[in-house]
Amino acid sequence: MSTDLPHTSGAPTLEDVARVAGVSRATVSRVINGIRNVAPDIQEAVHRAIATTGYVPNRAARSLVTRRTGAVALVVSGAGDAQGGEPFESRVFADPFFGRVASGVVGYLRPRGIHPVLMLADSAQTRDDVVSFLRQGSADGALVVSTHGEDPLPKLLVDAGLPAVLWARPARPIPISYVDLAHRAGAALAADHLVARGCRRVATISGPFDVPAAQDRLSGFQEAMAGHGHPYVPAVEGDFMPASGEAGMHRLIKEHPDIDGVFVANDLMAQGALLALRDLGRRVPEDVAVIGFDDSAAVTCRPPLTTVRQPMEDMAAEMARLLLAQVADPDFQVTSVIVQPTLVVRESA
Amino acid sequence: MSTDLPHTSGAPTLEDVARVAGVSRATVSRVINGIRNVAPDIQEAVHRAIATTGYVPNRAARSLVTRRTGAVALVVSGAGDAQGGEPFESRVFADPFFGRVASGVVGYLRPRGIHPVLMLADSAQTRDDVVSFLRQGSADGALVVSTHGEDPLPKLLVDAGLPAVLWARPARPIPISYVDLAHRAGAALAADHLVARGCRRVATISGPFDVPAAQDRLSGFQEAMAGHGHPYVPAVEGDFMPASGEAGMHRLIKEHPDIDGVFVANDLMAQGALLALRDLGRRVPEDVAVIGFDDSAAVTCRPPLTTVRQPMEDMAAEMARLLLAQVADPDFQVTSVIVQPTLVVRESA
DNA sequence: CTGACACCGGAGAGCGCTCTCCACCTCGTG
DNA sequence: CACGAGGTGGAGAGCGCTCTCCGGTGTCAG
Repeated sequence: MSTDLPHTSGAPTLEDVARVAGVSRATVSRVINGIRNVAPDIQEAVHRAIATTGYVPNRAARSLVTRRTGAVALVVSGAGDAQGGEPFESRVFADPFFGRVASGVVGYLRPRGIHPVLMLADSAQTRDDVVSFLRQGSADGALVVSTHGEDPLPKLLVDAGLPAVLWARPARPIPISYVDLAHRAGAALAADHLVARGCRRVATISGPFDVPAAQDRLSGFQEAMAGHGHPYVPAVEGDFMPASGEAGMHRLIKEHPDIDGVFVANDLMAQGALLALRDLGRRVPEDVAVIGFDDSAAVTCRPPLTTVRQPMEDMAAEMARLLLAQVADPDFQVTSVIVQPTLVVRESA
Repeated sequence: MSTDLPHTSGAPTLEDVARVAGVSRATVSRVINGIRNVAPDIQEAVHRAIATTGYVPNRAARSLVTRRTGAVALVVSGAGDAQGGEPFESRVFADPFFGRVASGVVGYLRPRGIHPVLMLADSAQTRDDVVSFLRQGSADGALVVSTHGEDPLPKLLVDAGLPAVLWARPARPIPISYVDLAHRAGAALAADHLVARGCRRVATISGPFDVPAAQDRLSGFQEAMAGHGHPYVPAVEGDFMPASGEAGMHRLIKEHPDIDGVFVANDLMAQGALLALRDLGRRVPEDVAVIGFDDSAAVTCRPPLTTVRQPMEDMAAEMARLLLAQVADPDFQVTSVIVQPTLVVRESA
């Protein structure tokens, strides 16, 4: 019946549904939100009315009164000018790291009806944008992945009293929740395995020194090796990209031709290192054993990479969980979750 | 002065700013939105008041009346149950393809203050979620990347009258804007290059036949080769993943040992093919020339891959541009943009 | 000097929703 | 039989903003 349809143009509103169902706006709202009891027959009538009108609640109107949006910002923060050329967004999204984090976040948020809003913060301006975005009430909180330790964004968020959870421990301690990996323990796993394999001349290719995780992996590895009676471990610094792993490996072999085991601080660099080793005619793992970190690109390597697995998806999901808890309860305590890595043995070591 | 501060708890509102500036709410709104002239001294006063109160407009309230959100949905659509095991989100985000599209979208949207909301649609339920999301007014439109041709989402969007732009031409024609690559022309570029190089026994590894782009690349290549006097081109089907490229290459060489040139329908598979060739002891490009497609993983290959470049970032930006135009003007005509690929010659061919 | 007109600020009506009251209507109990 | 407790629906007040009117003022031509 055409009289049942809303006569105002545009989308049907609560009012329209109420009229069709012959109840008040408040009752429809109650049925939709499942708050308080509503008589079964009235519920039924309301549901029918919703179906016939094709009603969908207006998110803006709802947000206006609930002060909740059902969205969280997923922000990748870092320095935009780090390496000229490519814009920040290209570098970020090309990294499988981001993909796995996004995957974990989405996996957790999706069943809960929350949507992540992608944001990049690579300058003072864009960092302020993130803060504004949250203050505007465009999102309920932020999941922040920083690409380097000294990122000022976390502090801005804390100072503004905005719910936020970080990926990885911030360089200087601030009261903010985060999820991180036990990097040192992971590096030790690699050291143990290399030693158990019988490697006697072991080296490492580390990540950039200004990244806390890279430092931890390096020092954790060195310490563990020291514990095994190898106080000196040659190390070269990479930038977590494949090319630097390749270059690093060449340098290592040149300076220490008798190396028989290498711990590389991430899989991408390990991939490069494997390439270098092949070019140099060294067999893996017979001549040189290689262990990566992350388990992100390990299976596409030749030979498949033995690596320290970082359960990024789970960690990202945990971030999301912490954030939602914080949004739901403003007094929720600052929490840090440290996840244990595992060693995945494949063929390279 | 404490009397200047808003006495209501919570964030300052327009009303607070107005009181501090000694003007009306409407005037503050005008200053903020730059609509209509406002006397310079009053503008000044308002700006000062905004600064002292720390005012940030509430997005929900604004959306409620403007019916605009400043957000668009970036949805990746496909079949969730395609290959058991890994959840859809993992596969999607692990693909460099997604990263580059996201990068292009963000690059265009960011300077315009629009934010993309990440959504996955891999089932009837989640497709409806996307439609609801837009109908709720949570986003102004959708950028849709489908992983296969028969995706029902585009039609749902069109039927609901929602602004949307597709990545790639839909399998069956529906009135919706899209951005696509001239796949056949790209494949022809590869064919021309292979022939010009002197390859005489050429084969191809294609993408999955149910993906229109894969079909186009295959038939475009076959046609171009026919034009060069090679009516028969051996072809094996892959799934756009590295492993299938490797397997495909093995099969090709086994069935046609004298092959001296291969066109692989994407770089990921080409990467696998290169691995296979190396294992089989064939030199690239001396024994077998290899050309990829996309220019996504080309530089990390050994040897660096000659490939047909698909300017994904530009294409994604174009999608965003079309979407915003459509959002701004509902009568905006359905438009399809076809982008021309280019051949990037490196070492593999 | 007056009327016309452009210009600019204020008042106020919503946008669509939630949620607090409040009224009513059962029951159960003394 | 009366009365309070508990459950259930409606009325209405906003949430913070935009935008349409409206009215006051300044300017200039007639």
